[in-house]
Amino acid sequence: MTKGIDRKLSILENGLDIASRLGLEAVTIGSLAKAANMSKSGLFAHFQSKENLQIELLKYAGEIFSRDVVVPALAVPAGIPRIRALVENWNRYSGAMTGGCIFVTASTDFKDRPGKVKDFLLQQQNAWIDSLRRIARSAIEAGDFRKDADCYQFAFELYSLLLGFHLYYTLLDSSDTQKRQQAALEKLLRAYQGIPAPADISPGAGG
Amino acid sequence: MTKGIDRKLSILENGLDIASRLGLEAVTIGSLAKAANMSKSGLFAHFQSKENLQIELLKYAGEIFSRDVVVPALAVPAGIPRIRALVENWNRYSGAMTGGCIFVTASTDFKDRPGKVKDFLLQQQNAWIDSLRRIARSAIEAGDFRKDADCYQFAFELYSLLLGFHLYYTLLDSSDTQKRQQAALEKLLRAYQGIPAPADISPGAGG
DNA sequence: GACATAAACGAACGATCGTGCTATTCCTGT
DNA sequence: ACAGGAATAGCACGATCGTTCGTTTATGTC
Repeated sequence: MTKGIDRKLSILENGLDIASRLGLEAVTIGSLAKAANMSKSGLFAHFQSKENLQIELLKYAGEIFSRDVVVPALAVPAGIPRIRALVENWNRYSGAMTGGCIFVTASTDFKDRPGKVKDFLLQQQNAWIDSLRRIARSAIEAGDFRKDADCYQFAFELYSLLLGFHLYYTLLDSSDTQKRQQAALEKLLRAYQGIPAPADISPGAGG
Repeated sequence: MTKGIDRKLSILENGLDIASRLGLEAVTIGSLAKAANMSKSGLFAHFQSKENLQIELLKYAGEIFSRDVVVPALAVPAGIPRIRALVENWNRYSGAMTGGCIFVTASTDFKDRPGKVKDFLLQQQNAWIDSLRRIARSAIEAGDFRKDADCYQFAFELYSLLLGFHLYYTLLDSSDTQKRQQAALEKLLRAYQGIPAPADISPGAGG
């Protein structure tokens, strides 16, 4: 009984790698079977359809994401430190997979593929964005963000930064991507704190 | 002779739609043939391989992108106005395709598929990012950005914004995405101008 | 050891994939 | 009008796709 579960987990592990690299739609029963050294039908029996396999993959990825990114960030004091931790965690998690964050890949993959998989993914993405919003909210309550900060807006801007990082990192592998992201994050945090950026104080504007 | 070209163009047009929705890898000879009401082999003859078809698709998309996004922006006076025009153009162009910007989709699709297609795409993406950088540079020269502004950093941050917009728009279809992007753009521009953000002045939505 | 249950297999299915090859049809230049 | 080339069709190939079915092999219980 436990053997079946172990097997299933290792299949999912393998599927996660493929999904992060080639996309969730590219996770094929045959390729998974070959990677697991078993027959197509044997593997197929663990899931009842490809659709179900994809959903289970997303579910499994969600658990890892929650465990490695969100939960440890919530253990850090609310406010700027928590936000920094979240970004660090996200970078580490995303960098751990060959093809980067599976949700980013899956999102572009399924944005125009209606069905249960997209529905599930959408729900996860909304939950993630809401996590970002709530973390911003807690930053206000902790006194790190100004009271009138727009938390939805913050979620959008921070997520955008992660997406930019993801593309630069996975496609371009630009060497200073980390630096770029770091700099942008600092500016973002400053903007929501309401403290003018140091550059803004300088005489500014010139030919 | 012109008939062949027309046909080819309409095939590419069709392929662009599929590529923007389902991804560049999902552009299949069979589906294209069905859409064009012709045989697989007849369509195939226009390109010599699927790889070549994909590259021609990217090339065609690049021409449209240049014509509709970059060139008209360069006709606008350098500086902030040009940047605004660029973003507007990008939004219009991206919104015109069912699945949004084909390059965004293709980027996540091919980030881990080595080959000529990826090479070509990479080259296009680098050119695009360099366009962003040069436009920032011209904003410095026009006096709209402060002299010490990091143009590479600006390219990263602006592109991130477009990516955020793309995901929100295509997957989430959040109704106020445009507003979110607009607000973020204004903050971005202000930051590079060196004018302190009216953070402590303007009311926010709270979260 | 008998029996129930779970896990994996092998073979086959219809469909579609990309890609050749050989005709045939269509268009154009002269 | 006719030649020549471009455009398209027809057919087949090996491979792979997701899926079903019946069977075999482990595993665990009494």
